[in-house]
Amino acid sequence: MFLRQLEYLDALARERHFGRAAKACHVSQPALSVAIRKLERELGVELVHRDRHYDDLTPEGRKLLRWAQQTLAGVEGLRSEAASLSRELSGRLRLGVIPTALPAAALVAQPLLRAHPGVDLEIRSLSSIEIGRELEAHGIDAGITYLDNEPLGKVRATRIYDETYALLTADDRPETQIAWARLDGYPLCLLTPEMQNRRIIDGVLADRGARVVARIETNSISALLSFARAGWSCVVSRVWLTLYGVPEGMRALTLVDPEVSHEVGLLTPKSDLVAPVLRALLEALGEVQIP
Amino acid sequence: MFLRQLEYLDALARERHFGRAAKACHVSQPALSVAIRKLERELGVELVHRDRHYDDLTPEGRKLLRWAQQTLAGVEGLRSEAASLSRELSGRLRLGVIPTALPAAALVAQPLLRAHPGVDLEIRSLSSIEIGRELEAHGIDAGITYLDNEPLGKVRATRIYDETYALLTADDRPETQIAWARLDGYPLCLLTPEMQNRRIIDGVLADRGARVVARIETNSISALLSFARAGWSCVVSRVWLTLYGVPEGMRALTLVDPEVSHEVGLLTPKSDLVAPVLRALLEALGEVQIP
DNA sequence: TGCCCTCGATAACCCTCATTTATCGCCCCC
DNA sequence: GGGGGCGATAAATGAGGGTTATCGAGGGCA
Repeated sequence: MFLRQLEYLDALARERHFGRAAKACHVSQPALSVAIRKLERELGVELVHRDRHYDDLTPEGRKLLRWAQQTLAGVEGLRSEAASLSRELSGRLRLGVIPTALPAAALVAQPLLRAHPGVDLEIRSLSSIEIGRELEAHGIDAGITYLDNEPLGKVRATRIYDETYALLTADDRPETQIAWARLDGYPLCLLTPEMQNRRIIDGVLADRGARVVARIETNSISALLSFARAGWSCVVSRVWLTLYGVPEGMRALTLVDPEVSHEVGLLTPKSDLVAPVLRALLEALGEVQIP
Repeated sequence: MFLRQLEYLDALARERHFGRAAKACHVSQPALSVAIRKLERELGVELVHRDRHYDDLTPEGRKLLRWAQQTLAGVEGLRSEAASLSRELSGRLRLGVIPTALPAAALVAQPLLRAHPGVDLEIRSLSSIEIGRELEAHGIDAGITYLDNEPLGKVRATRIYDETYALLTADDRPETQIAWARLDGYPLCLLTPEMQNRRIIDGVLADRGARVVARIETNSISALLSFARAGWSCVVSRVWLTLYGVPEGMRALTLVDPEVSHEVGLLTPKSDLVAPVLRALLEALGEVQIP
């Protein structure tokens, strides 16, 4: 058995296409096809359903894929550990981040990047479910998401900051804060309902008996912030404001009664062996201070 | 990088000798030497200290060895998972057991072996510290030891039975139990002091202010039991008696005041991926009933 | 229905590279 | 000082993974 074969299997599962998988592995299509077939022969298990085209992994293939990924993660760890031992720390840190926390990604990564010029970063916007999935499949090294109801079984959680909420508005009020209940029937620009940040907001408002009027909905933070700049009222996370500031002519009112806060943090694989980049990230995390 | 190279490194660390390591891998000595050297070249790290003979792994080598072992464990998991998917469950289960629990090993393994004729078993008598070490190094699949003060961080613990204690004696007493304090100054046959079972006994006796007189000490359960058969008084674990019975002409008195009991259980690596033999063992464990 | 295009399998050749055998150099120990 | 153990080196070899070229089967479309 070759490590290459495991990489091929992983790529095939990812690309769902022999040709693309081969390209991703920088080999010819026959090379990959033959290698997969030999792997099947050696293991005595059919890995891939093919009815002339790629169909899907077999159930056995999916089970074995997880072992293959575990193995490849070991190799990857070996390689990067070796690299960090001989030269200065380098490599690519793949980070999955829920959209709400994306604006904070730079804050989190900044100390790491400053301390280790050789380290590259890859930020992928993912849902919290996808983050869990990708962590298992070793598609990302770590995830940033809400910690509230994490199973905590397979992953280690490190708190980064508490997400709190403010109302961005052009209204000319004298107060610096506003009760959630006052948003009843107020036309807002919000994230789309499938996003957790939105569900949190909806939850609080429902709890206070307030009707939600989402005049504008978007699944993009950037879009939301651009509407804010255009004068639309939004319920936003505090971190966004510390990063982008409050738009001209608008005010940020702290939302109270209740003062909602949700922990956002780093999810890392729970393993006794921690890859060097991850170690560095966790160390650097100590310096991060987000209000 | 080849899986073979990682196996070579693992073997070398185990055998501490190029020639023996090569033999263990069923290859010639130059093959292994060259492979290790290439691995060092590829990783840019010196793995082995050699002053003409094999000396030791370098500190870097030891760090990387752990990754290599993790990787190889993944491959092993892949292989056995594949085997169990296509044919009936087979493979070798390597079990580390503290001496005290060795007599119970058969009880634990019996249901597994009955359910899966293809499964082989390897029982190694190890100290609890060695069990921890070997689990990390993937030298064993699971361990049986005291659960009492396990860190519980890196391993999963499954209770098997509670170890309780009795006095084997030829004395012709009418009672069926005896207080620990009564053993003060009593000549006994006991395990050697470095063994945990003995330390437990010593602890209880010291707590009750009783002097321990170990006329005979041994680090072997078999030897201890043979002295018991010869009429010597011993403090023994209850499981031993249920297995071997009470020797002719002797009686087993339950040790009370206090009634000491210590959990003995299975330690398995804490990972989301569980090898098939281990899964089977854990399932079979449900049927085990040890008084 | 027939053409074409896509996708994966097969075939034949190549060429890298791990492995083997043979041998050397070094050190330790008698 | 010689023998033996240990690991490195050299040369020969062959197994096997990689490549290009080609085929065959569907599916879509006119």
